Amino acid sequence: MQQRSEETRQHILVAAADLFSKNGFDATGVAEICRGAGISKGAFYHHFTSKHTVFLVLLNDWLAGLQTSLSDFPKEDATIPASLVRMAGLMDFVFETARGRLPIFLEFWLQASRDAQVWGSAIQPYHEFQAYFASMIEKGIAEGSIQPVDPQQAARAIVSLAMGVLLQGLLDPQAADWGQVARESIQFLINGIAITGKKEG
Amino acid sequence: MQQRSEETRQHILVAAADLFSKNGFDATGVAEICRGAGISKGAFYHHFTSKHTVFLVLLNDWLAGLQTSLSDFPKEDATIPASLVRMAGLMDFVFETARGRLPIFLEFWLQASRDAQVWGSAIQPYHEFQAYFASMIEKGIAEGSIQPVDPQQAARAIVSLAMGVLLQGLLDPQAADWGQVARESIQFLINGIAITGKKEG
Amino acid sequence: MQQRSEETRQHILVAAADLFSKNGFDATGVAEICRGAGISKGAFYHHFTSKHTVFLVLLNDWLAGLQTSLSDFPKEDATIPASLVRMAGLMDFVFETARGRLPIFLEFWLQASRDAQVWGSAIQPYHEFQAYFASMIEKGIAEGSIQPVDPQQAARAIVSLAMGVLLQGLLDPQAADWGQVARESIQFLINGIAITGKKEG
Amino acid sequence: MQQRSEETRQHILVAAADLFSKNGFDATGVAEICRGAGISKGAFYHHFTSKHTVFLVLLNDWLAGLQTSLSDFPKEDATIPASLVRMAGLMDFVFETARGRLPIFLEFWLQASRDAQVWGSAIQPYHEFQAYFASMIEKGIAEGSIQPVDPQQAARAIVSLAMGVLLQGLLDPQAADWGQVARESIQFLINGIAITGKKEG
DNA sequence: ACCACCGGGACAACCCGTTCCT
DNA sequence: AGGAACGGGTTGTCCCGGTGGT
Repeated sequence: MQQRSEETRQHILVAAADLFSKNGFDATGVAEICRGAGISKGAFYHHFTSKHTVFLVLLNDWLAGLQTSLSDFPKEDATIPASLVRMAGLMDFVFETARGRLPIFLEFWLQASRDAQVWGSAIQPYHEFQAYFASMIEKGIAEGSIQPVDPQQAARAIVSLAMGVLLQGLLDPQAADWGQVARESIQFLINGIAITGKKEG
Repeated sequence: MQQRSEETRQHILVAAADLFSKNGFDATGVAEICRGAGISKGAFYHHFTSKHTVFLVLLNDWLAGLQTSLSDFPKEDATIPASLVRMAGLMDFVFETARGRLPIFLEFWLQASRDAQVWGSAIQPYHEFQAYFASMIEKGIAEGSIQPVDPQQAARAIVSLAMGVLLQGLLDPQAADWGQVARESIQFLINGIAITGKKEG
Repeated sequence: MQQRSEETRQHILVAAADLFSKNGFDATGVAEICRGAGISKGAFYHHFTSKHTVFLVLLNDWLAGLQTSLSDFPKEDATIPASLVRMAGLMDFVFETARGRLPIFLEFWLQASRDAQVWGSAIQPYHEFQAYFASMIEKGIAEGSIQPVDPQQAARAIVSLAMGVLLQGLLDPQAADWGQVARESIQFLINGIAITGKKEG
Repeated sequence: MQQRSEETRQHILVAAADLFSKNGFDATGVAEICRGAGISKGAFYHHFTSKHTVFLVLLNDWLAGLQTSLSDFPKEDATIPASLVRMAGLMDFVFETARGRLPIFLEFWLQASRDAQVWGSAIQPYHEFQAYFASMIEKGIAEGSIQPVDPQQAARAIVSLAMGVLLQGLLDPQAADWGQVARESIQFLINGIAITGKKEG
């Protein structure tokens, strides 16, 4: 029965994501995941070839979701700066959906910094984000709404700011409304490169 | 002999920092550290009660160094925005001194997100940084060089940007000169909250 | 396959009993038990949660055997004293079945003196023995074959004598035929509390 | 200074006896003993060549004390049976002086059952006790106060009873006044081999 | 095809008793 | 007498393959 199989697979992924987030990848045993998913070790290794594989699947699922969110984002604003600011709202989405399992991002990054395969999968989206923002900024410069800055550097600033907020929200979730911090911080940054003398938003 | 003892201790710390950076905390065995430090396990456990303790010492040493750098930073600029921009140069210091062992920061953050004790040690400096920046921004508002923004939010933006650059430089060191990215990004951000229409720096 | 599983379990118990007897509980490593049982550590920890658990199972198995022996003991004698004397023959059974692995009793007692759980399991049977003997003595007093002594104290004397013989036979097996010592000693003791002036048996 | 040295030695012995009793020989670390004695490991190994040596010294000290008690015992009774009964009072002495550290006897016995050297030291006194009692019983038979039993067997009965009471008092100190149990039990036993038709005591 | 039990063996951290040097 | 260093050994856990029922 393939539906039951798919359910089991999802149970494993959910349980693994929870445990990886709570206790970390290394500290989480396969037995623990099986207990969490209500299955046996035999079932686990029937669905996944290793614990590491589960991790990669989790990572790719998340990255796929990210790509979808970005490409689904409506492009309807009057000016590029306005559009950039509005995109900061996506951070709210991230914080809400990942509520409680943010630490797994750190696991992703950590493994990416050491495992070439993971690195390839995990780092590529950032390059795409950056290219995306850079092209927006170029457009902004062309339309006269943004100062003639280096688009790559400006795009790096945006991505860095987003990751920094994410990291802080992850380490110290109680300290602030990090979604709001994201929006306001991006606003500041955009103000710094936009052409209008008046504040945006 | 206490000098020899202190030397051994340092050997352990150095070897541990190397290995934690290269392979990660969990993947690094005590035996490996001992081999790296040229000592026996007995000596290791004579100096540290656990592998975790070594980690904490490493963390605290680094944080202490950071605090020192910050408090030693000369305050000689004409205006607050100029001073803030100049402080971005500290990131160069971080990248240079930590060259090759940046991944250990991820380990710090990861453990901080799970271990209350580590969290306490690791998160406090960020609060202090933020408070420090917030007070600078207040002063800037008072002296008329900064717009009347919420100082806390602006400070969070600065800290987030710095951490984001650090994180990116850690994950993708080859992609850019991250020290320069730090300086320029901060410049953009400061432009966004400063009062003068002209760029600083 | 569950038969194979049960066999493995028994192999472990037998090997552990041997080694605990020969070298002691602490001096026996799990690796040694595994070697003795011809299995791996994975198998060991699949069947038992800890070395201590094996010990407890061994203890309980032995105690259960003792209880069975006692309750299976035929009660067919004319008088209580005769019955008591005849029960001393059970000691022969103990010495024979435990031939070569008596020291494990010392381990039992030693652990019982320190571990509350072991103590509970190990001490209860003695209380039951004592209660059993006390009730026999009461009956003997009632039927006029035993002097009006304190049944509890007399029962304690019997149990103590049995344990003392066991202990001596354990420490110095060559010095005497301890089964015989048990029978004759009990005879002496019974003579001391019986009413008939003539020796029993 | 040799007085200080001797004091240190005693501190070690006292601390070791406490810890051996409380936690057992194997579970007690040399470091623990040093902490308990308020000294360093260097000092420990200055006074004793090994942990095992400490154990042997403890054992021999105790055995020497036993021998002294026995040889100091006044022999003033009218008849042998009376004398034997009175000697049971020595058990009170044992229980009182060893209060709280009885489990170390089990350690003694356990090690004796495995280590030939310990065995030699520990078992000899029992042989002497037995010989001593056997000779008393022979005298009793000669003087007509004891039945013509096998003196060796009777002596074994006495020693076994004493050891059994000691063992029980060790395992279950709260269950009874074991000194009293010792006295009454011996009384029963002596009654069983004495010649007078009337009860002793 | 799926799953459960059973087993394998490498290896982790930690601690041990002991020696050596001062 | 002090304390740094040694290195072997401990238990327990890990991830993972077989094998056999459902």
